Amino acid sequence: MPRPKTIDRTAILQAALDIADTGGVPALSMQAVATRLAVTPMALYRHVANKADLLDGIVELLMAEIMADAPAPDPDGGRDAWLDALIRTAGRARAVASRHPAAFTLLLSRPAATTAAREVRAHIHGLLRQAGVGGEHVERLERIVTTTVLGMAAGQASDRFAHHAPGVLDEDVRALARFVTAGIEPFRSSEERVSPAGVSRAGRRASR
Amino acid sequence: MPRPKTIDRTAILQAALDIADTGGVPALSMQAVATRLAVTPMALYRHVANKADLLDGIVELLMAEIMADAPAPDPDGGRDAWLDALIRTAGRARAVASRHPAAFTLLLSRPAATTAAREVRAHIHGLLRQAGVGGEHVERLERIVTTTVLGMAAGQASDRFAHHAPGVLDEDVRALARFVTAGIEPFRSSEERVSPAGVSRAGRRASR
DNA sequence: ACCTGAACACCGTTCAAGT
DNA sequence: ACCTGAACACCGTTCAAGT
Repeated sequence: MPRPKTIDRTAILQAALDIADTGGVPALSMQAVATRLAVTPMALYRHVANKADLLDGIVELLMAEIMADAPAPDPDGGRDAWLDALIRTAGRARAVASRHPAAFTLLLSRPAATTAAREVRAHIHGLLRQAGVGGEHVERLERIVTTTVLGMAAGQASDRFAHHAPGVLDEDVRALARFVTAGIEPFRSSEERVSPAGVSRAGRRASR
Repeated sequence: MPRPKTIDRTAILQAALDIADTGGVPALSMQAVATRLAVTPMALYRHVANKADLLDGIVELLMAEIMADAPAPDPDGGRDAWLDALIRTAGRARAVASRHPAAFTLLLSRPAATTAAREVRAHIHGLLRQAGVGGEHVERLERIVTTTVLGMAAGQASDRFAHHAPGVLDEDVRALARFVTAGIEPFRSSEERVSPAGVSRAGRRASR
């Protein structure tokens, strides 16, 4: 007679994320997760392969949270639509990082081969293409931009920049937008690819 | 009668780095370090406060390795001296990352309050000032540039970008130089601050 | 099918003891 | 001053057993 299922993978990942949020990554043990779910540690192994798999699952959760409510790229959204979307995506990453500061560092230390991670990449690819970035540079630039944005979000949320006041970090965000916008510039083709009517260069707004 | 000292802090840190290089961060335990030094785990505690202190010591070692042989900023080195120096520093960071791929991820997850870390920051500050970056933006831009350069070096050395061929990564390095150079541009004052004779904008070379 | 209990080989860290 | 031995409370993971 089959037992009723008492836990599942998402419950495990959610509990693990909660533990990391409260006690930091060092507190994140299989036993701690099991205790929080009122279950034996060994019960977890039916739903996650091992601890590495559990950590990858957390990364997946965070990636999905970054993409949550992200509007699909809007080709008719005006000349600078891609820039607005990019800045909003960076803002969501920062929000997720401040909700889960400890777990967020996992994003930069583990390979991003999961579905949600691929979605984030595809999202950025689309925005860069909208900005007129040449096809041979889209993936390359995505790696650079993603690293910068996630790295800054992680640094701000963790202890790495901890000695700074909140106002300093807000100013950092504005500077980051200018930096990324200007950094992309040399990779854009001179004619606008998205809005055929556009004549002036896009991207100036956030850089000043 | 005092015993002869058999180990010291640097020996411990070096052994720890070796272990991380061979077996990854998970293999890095106090017991493994002790065994490699032919000593009891408890002997380590006279030289490092605890495991967190040991990890911070490794970060210190890596930072020092990045700064090793870095020439002092040369104010008379021509208009683009700062850019050459910045690119070479990034190159050294990348070399250290490929020598110590596993340990390198620690650089981005731990606060950088040690001496060597401060030296790296001061080095970058000097280069940015040479580039004509306004004083109110120097520290901010250092955080952004350092995050980008270290993050890319870590990503290339770890599993995060592992699915790419070496040639792709070489091309990434060139794109990174263009990106950073262009990203800094809006923060530079229009008149050159370092070479009074200079008239044309510096930094164009690497961005094209 | 899903969870438990007992067991194994490890962890980081303490304390008192040896030289 | 520096290292050891024994001990404690934890780890991740296995295997066979229960329902």
